[in-house]
Amino acid sequence: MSSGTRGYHHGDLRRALLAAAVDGIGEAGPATLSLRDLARRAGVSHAAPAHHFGDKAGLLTAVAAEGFDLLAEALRAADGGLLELGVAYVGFAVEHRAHFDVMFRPDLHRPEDPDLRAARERSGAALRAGVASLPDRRPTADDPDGDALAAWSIVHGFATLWLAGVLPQEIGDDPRAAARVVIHRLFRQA
Amino acid sequence: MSSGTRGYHHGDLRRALLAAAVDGIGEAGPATLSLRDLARRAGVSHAAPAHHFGDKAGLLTAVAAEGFDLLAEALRAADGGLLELGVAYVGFAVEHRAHFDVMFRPDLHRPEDPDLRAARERSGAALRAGVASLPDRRPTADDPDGDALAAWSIVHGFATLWLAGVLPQEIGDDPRAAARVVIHRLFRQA
DNA sequence: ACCCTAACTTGCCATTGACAAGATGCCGAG
DNA sequence: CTCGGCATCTTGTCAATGGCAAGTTAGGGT
Repeated sequence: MSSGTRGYHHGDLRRALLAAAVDGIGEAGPATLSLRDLARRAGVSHAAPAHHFGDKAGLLTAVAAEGFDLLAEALRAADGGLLELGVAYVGFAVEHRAHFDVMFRPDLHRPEDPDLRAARERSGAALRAGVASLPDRRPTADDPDGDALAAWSIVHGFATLWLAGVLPQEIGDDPRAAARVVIHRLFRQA
Repeated sequence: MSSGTRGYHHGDLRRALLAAAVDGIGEAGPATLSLRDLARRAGVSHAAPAHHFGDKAGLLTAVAAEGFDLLAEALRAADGGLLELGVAYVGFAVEHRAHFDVMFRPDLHRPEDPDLRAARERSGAALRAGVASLPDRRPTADDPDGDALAAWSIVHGFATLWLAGVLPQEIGDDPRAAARVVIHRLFRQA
């Protein structure tokens, strides 16, 4: 079964639905996402999605898990110290807005889902690994993960504010460049 | 200011609906909020909310505007420099989670609504005022609002991550204390 | 060849958001 | 004091949605 959507069996419905969900969320946000609309886009009946994901929360849980894996990959690919790690985080949020919009909303999915937990842990590990590899890291024995938490907070906050559209226009239209300036303030003491 | 809210049959439906909405969002998030359920809680017919808010987005726009005003008030009441300003931001997010959950989600409301814009600008001004009043502010002439942006990002990110429930348990259960530690890293170079 | 189970379907129901048209009651004009 | 105006609220309705139940199909393992 290649990608042909013909026949009683779709062949790769799960993947097709996930892709359609990402498209739909990107177009109008997660709030207005409709399982029936996804089914229409995939050319299947309105109840087909339930078989693969159970319900809407199940679908969004899968989207979130996929997002955390994509994020882990983006963080691992980042090269250039903490600064570029943070830039990669912001870049991921902007380029994969649909995933990002779901990943941190426990009311939209099932935060305790095992697959989601594992994927979330993978991206958390990638973040901590990037922070730990910093050569000029400050010795703060009392709170070893404080650096990671502060870095995570500032890049997550900047990404969220950027996506929310509440930042002043003067900041420009390049999220990575803007993020670089902001992140720089976190450790300009070095 | 938006409109005289003296009531006839109910007394003050608009305010009652807003309060019910905040309760409902606090219980199950904004996604599952139902205008009909709010109407039931307020003891009015299912179509009554539409008269005051137009539609669901209108209701959430009002909630967001109320949130930005509460935030501005909380920021103005904060005393103790940038650190406590940030702590107040996080405290607001945790204590007014329902408002906070709506304020930065443009897909849930009408970001261009005049009342919302005004309220948002008031809280933005309160934030900038707090940052500007810092005695030990660094002279960074090239980007005068960079400090405010970095501070906003780190506290907003921390608050969002806290509410999303993705922070490790070791962080404890006191968001203000945890925020204080994180924010401290932003300007420990002093 | 056969079954048997996952994959997908049709059918159904309660709930919801939105709209239209009617009822209610406070207010001010005269 | 009366009466019309009008914001407030109600009833009625419709299409769309999520989720459940029961039936149908096909493809792989034995």
